[in-house]
Amino acid sequence: MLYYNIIYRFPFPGFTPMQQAAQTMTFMGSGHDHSHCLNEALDRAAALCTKRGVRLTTLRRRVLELVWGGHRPLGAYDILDTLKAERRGAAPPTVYRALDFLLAHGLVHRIESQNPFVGCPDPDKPHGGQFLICRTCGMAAELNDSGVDQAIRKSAKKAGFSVGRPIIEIQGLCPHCQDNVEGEGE
Amino acid sequence: MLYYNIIYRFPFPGFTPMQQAAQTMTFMGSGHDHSHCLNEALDRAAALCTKRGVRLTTLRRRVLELVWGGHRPLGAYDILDTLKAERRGAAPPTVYRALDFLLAHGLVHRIESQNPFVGCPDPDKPHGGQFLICRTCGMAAELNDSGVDQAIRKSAKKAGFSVGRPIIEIQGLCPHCQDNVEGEGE
DNA sequence: GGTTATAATGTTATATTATAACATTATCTA
DNA sequence: TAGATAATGTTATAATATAACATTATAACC
Repeated sequence: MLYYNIIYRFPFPGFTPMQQAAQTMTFMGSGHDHSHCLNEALDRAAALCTKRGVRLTTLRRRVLELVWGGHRPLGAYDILDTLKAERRGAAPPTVYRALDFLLAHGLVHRIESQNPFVGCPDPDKPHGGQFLICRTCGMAAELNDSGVDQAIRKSAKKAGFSVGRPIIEIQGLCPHCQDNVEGEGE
Repeated sequence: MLYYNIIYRFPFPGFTPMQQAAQTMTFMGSGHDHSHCLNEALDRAAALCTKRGVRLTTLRRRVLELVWGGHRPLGAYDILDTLKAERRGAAPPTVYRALDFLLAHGLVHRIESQNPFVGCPDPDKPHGGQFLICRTCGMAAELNDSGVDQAIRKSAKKAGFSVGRPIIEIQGLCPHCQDNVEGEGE
């Protein structure tokens, strides 16, 4: 079973209540072996690139690592700041080219409504990202709900529209931040 | 009945086959009294602002007119170029402040994945925009499919997430551009 | 192993989109 | 009409992204 990056990811629908609870607690602050899921993501990326005959270079791998390692969506210039400290001559194209590669291979998603990038836990099957984005804590959780996907395809079909990449970004409040808002009496 | 801006809008699900056909033909090139739906949109905006006790100033009205009048989504700096020719001292804040107002009152939407703005045909009930966006011709059509909305709410509920603004942007090919691609044998 | 083609990255410059901060003008309320 | 508030003007700059060309690394072939 996949080990999700639950520092900034939500419990996935389909998890048992106990799994949900465990993950929610983790999200709320207790420990989580992030290096484990990070390494797993990097290994999966390497395998996928080998399979596709493309190169996960040092730079690309490092950018993917940074995107995955962040505790929330990471801007291109955040990544650049880190790279600048590590290699001479890092510049915007350095980052954007690596991100273009990672995007093209489904290894990261871009949060279109906010510009930053997040690692994708499931790069093998190409898919548009479905995100829950908390407007208070900034956390983004990737969903992949087939009900949503089917509803979209049905609706597009009625209009005669051929679906390429469906972008779903649901802004709102995560469970944790809902509690806090309620606690403040607002 | 509302008269949609079908120069850049799609047939809406729920229309009869005849209505669909009429609209598709219009989209594909035949005549359409665009000034009529534009004026109607401006009148509706004025009425809505009066009802809400806010001011649809000359500037705001003009920006709304430009957004509605475009045959496709319009960038802030496209709007600015037009304004510069009409009033001295138009600058980015001129446009962005007007757009902020129009967005806040649901009179326009922003296409998050591409930055530009489009007029909303249905500002009375606040809603996140659901768009079909053609990657070939750039056209954006607003949907409001309750099936999609319900699927999203159901999925978010499972994750304990409180939905604020759902953003749906479906990139793909419009009926017209599908035909052209097929015609080219690609 | 050396040569050539291709892919990746380096480097400089600039385009595009958006906001901050403060001054001025218009409108509303009393 | 005076004072308060809202809207706009004005200048500067932040944040995000790409263009264009030079250089370096890798792959593929001999």
